[in-house]
Amino acid sequence: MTEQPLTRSEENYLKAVYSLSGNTDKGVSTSDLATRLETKASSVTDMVQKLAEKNLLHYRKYQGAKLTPGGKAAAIQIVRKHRLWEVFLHEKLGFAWDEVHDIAEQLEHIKSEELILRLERFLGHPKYDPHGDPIPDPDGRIQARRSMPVSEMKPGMEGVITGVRDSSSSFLQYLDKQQLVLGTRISVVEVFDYDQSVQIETADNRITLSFDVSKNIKVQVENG
Amino acid sequence: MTEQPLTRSEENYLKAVYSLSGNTDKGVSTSDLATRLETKASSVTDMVQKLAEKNLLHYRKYQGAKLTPGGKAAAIQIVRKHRLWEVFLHEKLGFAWDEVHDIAEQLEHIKSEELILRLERFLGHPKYDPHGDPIPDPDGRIQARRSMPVSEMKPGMEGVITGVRDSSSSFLQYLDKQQLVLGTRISVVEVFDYDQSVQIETADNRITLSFDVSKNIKVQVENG
DNA sequence: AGATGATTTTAGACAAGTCTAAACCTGTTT
DNA sequence: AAACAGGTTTAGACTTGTCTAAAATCATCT
Repeated sequence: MTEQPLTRSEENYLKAVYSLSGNTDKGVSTSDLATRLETKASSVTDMVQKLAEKNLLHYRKYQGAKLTPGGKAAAIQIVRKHRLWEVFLHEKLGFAWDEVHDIAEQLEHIKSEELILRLERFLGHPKYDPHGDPIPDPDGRIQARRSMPVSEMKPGMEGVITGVRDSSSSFLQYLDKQQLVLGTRISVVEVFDYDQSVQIETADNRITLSFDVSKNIKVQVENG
Repeated sequence: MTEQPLTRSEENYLKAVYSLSGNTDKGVSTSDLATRLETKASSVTDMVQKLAEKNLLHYRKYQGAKLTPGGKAAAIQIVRKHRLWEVFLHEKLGFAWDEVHDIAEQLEHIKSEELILRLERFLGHPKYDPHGDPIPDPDGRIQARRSMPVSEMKPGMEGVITGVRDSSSSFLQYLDKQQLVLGTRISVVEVFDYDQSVQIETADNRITLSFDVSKNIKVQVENG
């Protein structure tokens, strides 16, 4: 029951289970974890059993893994560190939003509670990371934002881009090229039945987004 | 001959050999390395042989380890990262100078050339870390400072504290209590033959330093 | 229900880095 | 020169996290 220090690998597994769980209450499958962690299913089974021993997740053979409250808390702390470091890299060091992830992936494993508290203060207690994802507070509370993907908006609806569902370099660079950054105000002009693509309007442009792209842009819509 | 990525452990060994070599051209003994790295002599032998295979150091049985040019360059890069992170922790996050070492010990292993270049720029290209040690430039050049320990100063000599030889928490906290920080101007009033203790004068105080303490404070003396 | 195919687990192996215990050098003393 | 004490290396073992290959289980379709 006491707080044991986690290895880098254990932390990565907890984070993966957390992010693959989403809001659901279902177990995460071995193969999904293997894909996410770029490892083999057998390795996942081993590690998941080990983490179950430590009471960080529930595990029954063939049923997948589900975080315990303790495991979830640990995962959220790692997410918190990751996102704070991303803010640092972007705001202070000037990295582009598609460059911050890999380095934050390393920085999130640095062990020091005090470091993160001071970093958070230094950054001015940011609420969101450069991709628009919320930063958990020191106690692990997450303030979610009400937003919907562009693909679900109807013609005439307006809102502000608050985040992305895909943080891959190529997608983020595409958005940069289209001048679609966090905070951009957009309105939906038309949705084409044919291929579900969406025409939107910004202050400067009209742009047509493929269905795939429109699913990956999150917008906070004005409640009129 | 190509640049292979180093493990955390390998980096720590190179750094230890580098720092234990000082200016001498002698090999560093297995047991000195074991003490520094808080490990056993047999482990050191294993690793030192491995690093010799990789041409990062020269090693002959029973003769100790000596860095090759490539090993030295790698060691200096780690030192550079360590000291830049120390500046960040002290200047930007407000950690005391005795608190920065352990966290920098972790941060120094983050892999990203670009990160360090940007961090250096962000910090305003500092020349020295919070303990007064010089920060190597991106090419590994180190600008040493002419300084001497207080223990070698004669009565009447004056200078400015530029560094410490001992970065232990207890020593640094002692200096804080005596209000002896980097940049403090001091002059030597008297050296007591009896126990080699030194009486010094600052703008505000007269303080007597034990021989042990006086050996560990580095001063840049005015050449009159 | 039985067969098929995909997923998952087990078993055994490996590399890295460490350890203990035993064997081995080296330098100095007698 | 022999003996001793220290330091050093070797040999063998352990842990962590990974892998491959084989066995087990689950899901689905006929």
